[in-house]
Amino acid sequence: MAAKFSIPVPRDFILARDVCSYGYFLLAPSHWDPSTASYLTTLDTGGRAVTVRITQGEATAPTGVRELARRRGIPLAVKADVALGKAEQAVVAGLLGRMFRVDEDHTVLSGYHKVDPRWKKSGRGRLMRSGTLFEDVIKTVTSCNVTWPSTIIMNRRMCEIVGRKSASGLFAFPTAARLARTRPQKLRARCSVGYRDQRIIKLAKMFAKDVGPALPRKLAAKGIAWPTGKQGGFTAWLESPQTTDEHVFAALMELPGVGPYAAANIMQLLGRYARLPLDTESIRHAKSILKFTGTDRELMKKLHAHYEPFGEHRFRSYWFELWEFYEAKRGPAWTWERETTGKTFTAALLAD
DNA sequence: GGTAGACCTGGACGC
DNA sequence: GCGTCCAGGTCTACC
Repeated sequence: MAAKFSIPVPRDFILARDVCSYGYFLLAPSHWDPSTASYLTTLDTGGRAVTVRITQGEATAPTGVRELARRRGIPLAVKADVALGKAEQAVVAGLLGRMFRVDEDHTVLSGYHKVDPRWKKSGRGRLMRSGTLFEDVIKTVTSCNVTWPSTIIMNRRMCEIVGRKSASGLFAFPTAARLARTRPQKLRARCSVGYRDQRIIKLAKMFAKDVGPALPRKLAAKGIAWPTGKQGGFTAWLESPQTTDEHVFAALMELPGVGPYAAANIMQLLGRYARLPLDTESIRHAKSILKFTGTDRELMKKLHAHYEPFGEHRFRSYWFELWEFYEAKRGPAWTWERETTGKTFTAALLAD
């Protein structure tokens, strides 16, 4: 028998707005269904894969922004494709809670809207992410040095080739342990990850053992130490509010396949929004929307200066400027189909 | 510390 | 259908 349960959300939470807020909602195993305003995903609960459908209020397409707003704060209805015990249900709720950032309640977002009132009316502020930090790291690595359609393919194939299959016949994102056991040749040949094969497996081994990379002497001299070897707890260390942004960034930069862009992006996925993951898309934004001029280096400086006033929330302001542009081009994000609209997000296709 | 070139894949384009 | 070119961030070697 299928399991049904509900998850409480902050009073300003709107599923359609807060899920369709970052590109990862278009990547497997995520599947947003615009016709029913429901979010479908498959989660690896540790021993098996469970497919869940999440709705908020009516399982119908929102007729507009006002109708969407009426769903605000309604607890999420979760329907799983199999019966769940209490412990497994708690795992599912925990993974979904991380994805939807339910820890960021209205007080957090009202603080943000004071700094940047442009998004107060729409209530934008939350950014969808994955159920685990490991999945966020791999998704970030698969978004580097490729166009968006290739990122979609890599994530879909990693789910299908390495992930667990649910009773519904859908695939979860592979756990670190499963990816750690995969041969690089298989990843490259069947998941189209290219030269990222070894890097992904190295990352998987680190996260499976929950240890960080070897600590370079330079960083040790600065007093930056993260859990390595038998100490464990690398993920918890990264997610701990006690760990400074500077130390988290330095640690992430030591991960294989992670450079300045990826490290800054993983930081926002960790809920640390002060750093900007600037890339070629940022350059396009600077030129076409902000009307900045100059060399790429100069544009980067201007971008940093532009977002400086938003302080600890810099990334949110940067991202929602981009998102507003995408929605102006493609319509509200909660109307996007993964297989059609969702594939069109590349700098070249979005250029004026 | 800064820079050049290699790393791969999928898509666009020309023939 | 084939070949060529291009986009994309990280890594390594070199100055």
